[in-house]
Amino acid sequence: MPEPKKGKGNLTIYDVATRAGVSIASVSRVLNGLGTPRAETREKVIRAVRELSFVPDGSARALSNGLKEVIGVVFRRGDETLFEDEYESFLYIDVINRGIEAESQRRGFDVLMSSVAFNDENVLQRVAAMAGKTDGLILHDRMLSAVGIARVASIVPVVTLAGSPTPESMNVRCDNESGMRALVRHLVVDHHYVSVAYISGRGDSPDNRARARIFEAEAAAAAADFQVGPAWQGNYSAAGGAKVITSLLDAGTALPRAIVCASDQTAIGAMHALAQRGIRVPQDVAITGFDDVPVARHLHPPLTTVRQPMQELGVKAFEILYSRISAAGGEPEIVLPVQLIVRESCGCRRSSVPATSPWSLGREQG
Amino acid sequence: MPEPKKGKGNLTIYDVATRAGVSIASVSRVLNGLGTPRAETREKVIRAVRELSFVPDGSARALSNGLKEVIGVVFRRGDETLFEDEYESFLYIDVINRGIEAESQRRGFDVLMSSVAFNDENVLQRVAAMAGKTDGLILHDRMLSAVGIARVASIVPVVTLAGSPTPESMNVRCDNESGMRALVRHLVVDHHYVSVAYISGRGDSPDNRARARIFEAEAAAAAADFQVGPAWQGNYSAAGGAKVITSLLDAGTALPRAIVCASDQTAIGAMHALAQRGIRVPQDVAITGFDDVPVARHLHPPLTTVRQPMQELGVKAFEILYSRISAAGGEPEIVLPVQLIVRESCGCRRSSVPATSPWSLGREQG
DNA sequence: CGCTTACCGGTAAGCGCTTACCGGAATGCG
DNA sequence: CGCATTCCGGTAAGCGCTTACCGGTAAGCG
Repeated sequence: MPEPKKGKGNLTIYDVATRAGVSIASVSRVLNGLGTPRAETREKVIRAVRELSFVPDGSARALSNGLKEVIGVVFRRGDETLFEDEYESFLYIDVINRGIEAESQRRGFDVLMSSVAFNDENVLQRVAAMAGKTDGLILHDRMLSAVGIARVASIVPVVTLAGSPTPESMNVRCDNESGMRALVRHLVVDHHYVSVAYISGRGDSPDNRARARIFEAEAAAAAADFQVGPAWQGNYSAAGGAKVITSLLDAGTALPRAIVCASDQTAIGAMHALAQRGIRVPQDVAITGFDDVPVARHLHPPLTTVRQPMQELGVKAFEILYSRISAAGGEPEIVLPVQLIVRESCGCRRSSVPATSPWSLGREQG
Repeated sequence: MPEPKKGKGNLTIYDVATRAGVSIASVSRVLNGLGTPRAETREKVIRAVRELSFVPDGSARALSNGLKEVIGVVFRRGDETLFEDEYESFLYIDVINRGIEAESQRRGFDVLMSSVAFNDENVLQRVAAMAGKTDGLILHDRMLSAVGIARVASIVPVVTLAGSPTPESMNVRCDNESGMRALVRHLVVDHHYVSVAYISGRGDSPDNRARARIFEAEAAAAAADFQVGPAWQGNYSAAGGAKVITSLLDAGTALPRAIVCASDQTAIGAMHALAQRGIRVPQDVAITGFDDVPVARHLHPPLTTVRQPMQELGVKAFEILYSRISAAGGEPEIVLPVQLIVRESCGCRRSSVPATSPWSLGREQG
């Protein structure tokens, strides 16, 4: 479909060599700072390069030395209706991507970004295409099945986010376990809420499974009533969170005292659904999120959540991918610490410092 | 610095050919759907490809047919301190980039994103490196000088955003003129403000120059007092806008009745500086922005501004770049219409529809 | 002053793919 | 049944670059 096109009059290393009166080998050498070209030779080449404003072709270079200096990042985006708060602000994925980009710059790599629609059927195909254009891939959560990952990983190194390492791929995630543990304890121990529920993320998400598991364990350990199950199945999106609440209410189900959401986005949706029915947060039902996306603090009430070091997640993901690309190294898994961020949606009072000044880039205490 | 690495045991088209018992030409043909390979041959190849999970190497392919199917987007980001409102939401550039990405997907292109720091000295070098890895470049505002653009454009097609076309490059921008005209008229004609000022963007920005020019012309035409000049020199950032206000106030200068800002970000900064000094917006001073970034409506008071079709800007930028890559076509310049968005910072009363429901993706009337 | 050692820098062999070109087999016709 | 016409698919020539290898010249030594 994209009409190929033979390199027209593009200039090549031969043109530079001719102009400088040297061989292409010399040009290549000074371009790469290798060998020991004599100062005079170097001069001639530099001048020719400048005069022609020559830039070596990336693909030829890549083909020749087996390194493209490009990594790919693939994530899903798209077909679910976005709530305004989501639409307008940097979400989980965006913040991570910034971290990836920043770090790859430092190493001279560029980042090929590709979002694939939720409803795209052949994700594998799209990811494979990316694999062909890059030296390594970072896949966000829920991109590929285990076999899919294995296939892609046989082509280029792969780092997954929010999953678990496989024999072929590496993984970077945050410590869901302690985050969820702290959160549930805050609700059932500190606040003495006797009934809690967990609106889950996608069923196939490892992060979600880990969070659900700890939620149940902690709630049970604290002897709190807890609800989980199909009725509480969300999908990480705000729409999903809203739908769970709405369905439950329509079915006449009594809501628990506190609802733990699999993500901040889910919490956003849940809070809106509750508001629509006139249910107050946190007086009637406490709500918590997970991630601490930038908008979380601006919700009404400000969201109590677990902060993931998102940017750091991206940085680490690139780091281990890079070490795998440039050598065989790279730890198979990295787990980053999280932090409980207590705001008001859990029932705590407003923190003494309003911290609403736009100058305050510092964040609340954990 | 990035250690090269010879392709280890990576599989190639030869492996597939061997496995399928055909020649590499046949493999290539079925992979590209060209020629008329016999069904039987096709079958054999397909099977071999699947069994090996072979993916052709992008650089070899690119080198061979002169098309990388990758475009680059370069923008500046970084060293200025971000205000919270900016930090947390999608800004001008981000929204445009989304448009670019969406459109390039449709054409099977991938996007190489690269941000360069504001304080990076050799932007040209970084951009040139990108040029080598791509089929074309989209440069955001203020990336390169005219000669810089000329140099890069001699390597790959270039589309600039918010500038003007050069003999070598194409440009996509919005209709600053009518936007600014409508805005100034709203202030001086509708609101009868007799004194106005313009906090400019970077002096080297074509968008800024166009806005400033129309601002002056319209203010003069309406016989309003207007101020411009060094004291009103901003730089598009919130910090810049705040600084202008603060300096002016510190110098004891009397503020005009209305202040037009070169961008929404500038307005954000200006509004904060005013708030800090206890000056009310819009009662004491009216403020307007330009762009209509997503947060604009959530400021206090909601910002009156000129909406640029940002996503569309990105789409168009890719479109003309693409037409230039695949043929020689491509109009040299595209100008998109803008729309005056009247909210409250100009002194208008709250619109009748609160529209604060998060469900409302629809936007206010123009 | 002749031979060894160094040092440059040129030649050419790929890197993995696409495709022009061409030869062989199969088909159609007289 | 023989020759012309098709149709497939294989061979090989690049695409622009890096780099191993090697030959030539200059420098070092006896």
